[in-house]
Amino acid sequence: MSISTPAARNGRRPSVKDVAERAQVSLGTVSNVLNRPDRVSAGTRERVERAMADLGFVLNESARQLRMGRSNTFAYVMLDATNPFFTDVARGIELAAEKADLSLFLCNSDGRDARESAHLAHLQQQRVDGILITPVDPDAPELARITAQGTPLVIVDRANTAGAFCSVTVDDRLGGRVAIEHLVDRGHTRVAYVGGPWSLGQVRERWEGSRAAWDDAGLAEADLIHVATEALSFEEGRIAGERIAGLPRRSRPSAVFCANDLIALGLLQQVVSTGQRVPEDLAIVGYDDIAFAAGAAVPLTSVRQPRQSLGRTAAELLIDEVNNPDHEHQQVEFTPELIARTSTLG
Amino acid sequence: MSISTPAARNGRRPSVKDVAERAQVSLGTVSNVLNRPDRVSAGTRERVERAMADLGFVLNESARQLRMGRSNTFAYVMLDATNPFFTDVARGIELAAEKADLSLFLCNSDGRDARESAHLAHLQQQRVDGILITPVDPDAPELARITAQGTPLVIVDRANTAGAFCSVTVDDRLGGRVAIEHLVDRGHTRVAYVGGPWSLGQVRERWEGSRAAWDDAGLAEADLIHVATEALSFEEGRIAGERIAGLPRRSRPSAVFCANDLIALGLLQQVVSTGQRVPEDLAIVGYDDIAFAAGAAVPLTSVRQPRQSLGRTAAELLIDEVNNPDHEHQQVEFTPELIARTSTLG
DNA sequence: TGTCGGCGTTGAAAGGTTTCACGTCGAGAG
DNA sequence: CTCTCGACGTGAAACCTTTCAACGCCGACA
Repeated sequence: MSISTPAARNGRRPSVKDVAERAQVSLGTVSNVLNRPDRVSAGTRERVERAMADLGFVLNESARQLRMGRSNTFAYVMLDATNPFFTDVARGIELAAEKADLSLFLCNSDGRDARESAHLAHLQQQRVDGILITPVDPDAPELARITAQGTPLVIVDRANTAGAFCSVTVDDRLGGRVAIEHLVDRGHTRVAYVGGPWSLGQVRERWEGSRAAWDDAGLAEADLIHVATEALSFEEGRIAGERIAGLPRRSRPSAVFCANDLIALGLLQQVVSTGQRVPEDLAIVGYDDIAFAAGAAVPLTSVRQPRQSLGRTAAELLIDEVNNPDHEHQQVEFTPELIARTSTLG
Repeated sequence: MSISTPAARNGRRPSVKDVAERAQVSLGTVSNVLNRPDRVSAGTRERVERAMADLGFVLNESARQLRMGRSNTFAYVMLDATNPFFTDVARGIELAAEKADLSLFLCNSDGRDARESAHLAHLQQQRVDGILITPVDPDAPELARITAQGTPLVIVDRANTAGAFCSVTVDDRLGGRVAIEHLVDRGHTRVAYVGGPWSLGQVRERWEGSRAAWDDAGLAEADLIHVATEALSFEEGRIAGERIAGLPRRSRPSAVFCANDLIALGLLQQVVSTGQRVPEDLAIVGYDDIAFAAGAAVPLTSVRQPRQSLGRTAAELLIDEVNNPDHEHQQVEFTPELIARTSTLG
């Protein structure tokens, strides 16, 4: 880099004042060029623009925000940025935000309370115009505090019990139900539900739907077992696979329903690698229908969620909340859909 | 929400001034409580803290930044946020940033020049302390402009031809070479390289490495063919699979080397779903060794890159560039490693 | 010739924080 | 009793932008 670059010359970045000076106009005029170019005569405008280019002027967004009180930025706090489900949701948000001329920052809470809090505090301090979040706990008082302090917040893939926020969800109980009904239809009478941690509402509700469907089918309560995992990850799926393989033959299930596809894929890999056949020895149902589900060792039956629509809708709700003075909170719920593939059909 | 929340009461958020007033102290003292609590007597500190809590005070980061000139924030502009390779890299960055008490914003350029520019401009205006980026084009003059204007920038998974930035890469030519050498060792004499768009350096260099290895093996140039894709995505892999299946029998390759795992997995799925056997009818090598590679329909041979280390190292270089006055640009290069699995071993 | 409207430009105020040179007060030393 | 010093606390300045009331100027019109 040349030593004569503007920033290198004196360590201070050029401000509108510097531009004004060089262009022989007042401060206000530079600002006009930036924000209402039509109010400025062509000659002056040109002079100012030349000065900006010469100096390498970059507008200071902090100062603008301070003055304007808004940032034209949304943020999405993801529960797990390495899970394709959430990156697809994020993409839906990004597209909607882009259309509305908003920037979007992504943050990853990694499923940890502490990291989530840190991100939220930081975003609030940054004065983002609104926050989208898939929270660790949708009823955490912290979320209410944030809206109370003036930052609108929309919950994605969860809902607040009291309906205190806009939220967009997919009916997880129904998702659990259709998965289990499918397995019951296929003749399974002993099934494991694989998922955790229990603190995640998604995990609980899919389980509740499963249990309800199981009861409705008149099957014995004890024959729907729960295999707990520490996280909704590929690796945890593999571990769960080992645990199931280790069960005494009599109590081993003939099918598993996994709380998400990452677990299902990890479990599938473990099962296949030990020479068992899917679905003959063990049928598997996943959840999310991420792109990899169809391409797995055995194409995976999964409960599909409208991932991108989820994100888009959430962003639209947030935009409304920010702009529309008589906005009212809405709880939008999508319907999941079972996609049956080889892992249960054989 | 109760109507009596601080923000609802008058539409303006409480500032240090309001806190000072309520706590009966001066402005400066509030700031001291925030930044040098030890300089404030216990009683005063307590009074100020109580006032903050009562008012629901949230520090205005824009104002602080404006005053301080730095933001304690890094940003990573990803080439494709839905590609697990990049989310793993991002995770490496995040961990290093967290350790250094920096916030990290993720942005997704989605492989598009325009989106990348928009993000960069915005980040520069936000005065982030540094930018990490996997660029569409590492030699774009825009990148040089950004550092010239005072924002340090580190390139991830690419390198600038002129060495004008710190960068962290994995030797893509070598990666291409080991992939092809492996296939040649397995006896393949007609191979397709599947990847695109050509504008991506990763795609070009893996091809160059492949070609060099192919020549070194003394095989006919015409027998290493190139099947172009529009993107490094699962879907494009599926399409490429159809194109290959559509080739006349004589010119069909016995193995493919895909520019990344997403393509390989998409292609694998297409191939398996049409009843062909892998590797007997078609051997497949991928690139990246993402977590899903091992769990695919047929466990995928792939060229492994140290994804998380890549991110961590890049972040460390950037931290040095920001803090160390006599920082010198470095080009760090990691070595890829072939992980052989069923998709080539049978 | 005097008035008026409109256009282009100006300059100061405001927005919330940090910093720093300065007060103030009380205690301990001489 | 005075002086010094440390511990606490103060208030103004600075950071950079946007906004807005006001101003100067010009041509048009009465």
